[in-house]
Amino acid sequence: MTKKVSGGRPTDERASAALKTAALHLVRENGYEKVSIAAIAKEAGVARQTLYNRWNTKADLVLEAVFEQTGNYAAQPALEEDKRCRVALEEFLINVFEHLNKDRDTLCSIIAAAQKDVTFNASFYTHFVLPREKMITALLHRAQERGELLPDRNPEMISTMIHGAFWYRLLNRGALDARLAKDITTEIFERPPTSPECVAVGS
Amino acid sequence: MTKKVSGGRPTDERASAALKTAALHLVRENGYEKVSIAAIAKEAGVARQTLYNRWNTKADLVLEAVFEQTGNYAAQPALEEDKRCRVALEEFLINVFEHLNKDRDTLCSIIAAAQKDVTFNASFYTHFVLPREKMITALLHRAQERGELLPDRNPEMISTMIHGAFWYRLLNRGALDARLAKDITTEIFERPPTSPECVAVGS
DNA sequence: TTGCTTGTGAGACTTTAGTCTATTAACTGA
DNA sequence: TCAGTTAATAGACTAAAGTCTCACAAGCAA
Repeated sequence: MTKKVSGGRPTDERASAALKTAALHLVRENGYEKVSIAAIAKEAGVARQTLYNRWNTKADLVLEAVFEQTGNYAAQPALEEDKRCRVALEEFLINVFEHLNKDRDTLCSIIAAAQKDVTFNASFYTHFVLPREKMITALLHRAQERGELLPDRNPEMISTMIHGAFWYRLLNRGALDARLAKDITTEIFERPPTSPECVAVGS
Repeated sequence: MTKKVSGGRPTDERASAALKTAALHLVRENGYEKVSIAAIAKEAGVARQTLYNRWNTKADLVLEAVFEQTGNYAAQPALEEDKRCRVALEEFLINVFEHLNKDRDTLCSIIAAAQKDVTFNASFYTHFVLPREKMITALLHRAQERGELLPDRNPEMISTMIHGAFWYRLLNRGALDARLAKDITTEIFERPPTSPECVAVGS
């Protein structure tokens, strides 16, 4: 896949690395929108065409740079036997929010870029968005198995609502903090077991 | 506020109307990204500067055009006495989704544009996003008053999660249909009253 | 070594957003 | 009627994205 079929000049990996470093540096320094592709190439000491040989857009490059640099971004939530799923979810969300806040503007710009490029949108969703979604869906299924979440609830829908909540906050410049993590978790898990007034309601 | 203080040539309202009509037509015909400001001005038979005199960006113009043309976009949810809030919410969401689907790509582009312009983002949020959010929050408060939603739930958080869910679907190119409306509503309202297994869970 | 293939560097070129300026048009108040 | 004011038009100008071409570099295999 990544291997080249026959001969030819090999791609210079140092150029790729320099471009990613330069992109990350400039974007964090000046903000995504203020950084031109020409400026990234110039700081990397590389021709503009070399950048286009590897990435289609600034968004592709920056996305790769951000997620290479921040590593796993947010690890699989811990699911130790003795930890309640609601605690694991809250910790996971706090962890995610910390990472999101670090490159918040950049991530907003990447989501924006995904709206004008179907290919990039699909790639972004498959490689970045979906894996995180699956982590939370898995956690919710686990919670159902353990009886921490009622069996009639819909883990996929809840996962969509959780992700939606922080995307919505992200894009509308709301706070992404421990409070949000707690409020989301509470809304998902706290009821009905702890609600004493668990009775038929309305007529 | 809108009145001019003294004399001077009055702004040509026909030009504004022509620009909005042209913008809407071209955007729906060719897609937001493919339409240049110059093309809109040309179709409207107006100088480019005239457009810039009224709107800062293409996003400002198109947003105004879309929401002027689609009128109220989604009316306040009906809250008749005899209608359960969960029914009202589902109907409201179906209504919203119908409108969103009509100009879906355009709306995604507008949200994207909001990410690169703080002023536009604030304006978009205040004039368009927030009013819809308040409608749902109000509906949820009403549901609590009527006892259709447990009092310990957090209407603001639920509203964020509902909006988030369809923003997330919208931006990730998922379906916005009656099924989603039903699933969201079910996740919010269906439990715990209708869940027979409403017992303390997990030790 | 020689040809083939692919990457790189440099720069030309097109298109568009956005700014700016000069000229003309339309209206107000004296 | 005339001065003041604001809008409209036309076009120049800059900055950037993206495409393209060409010469050159660096590997491959015969």
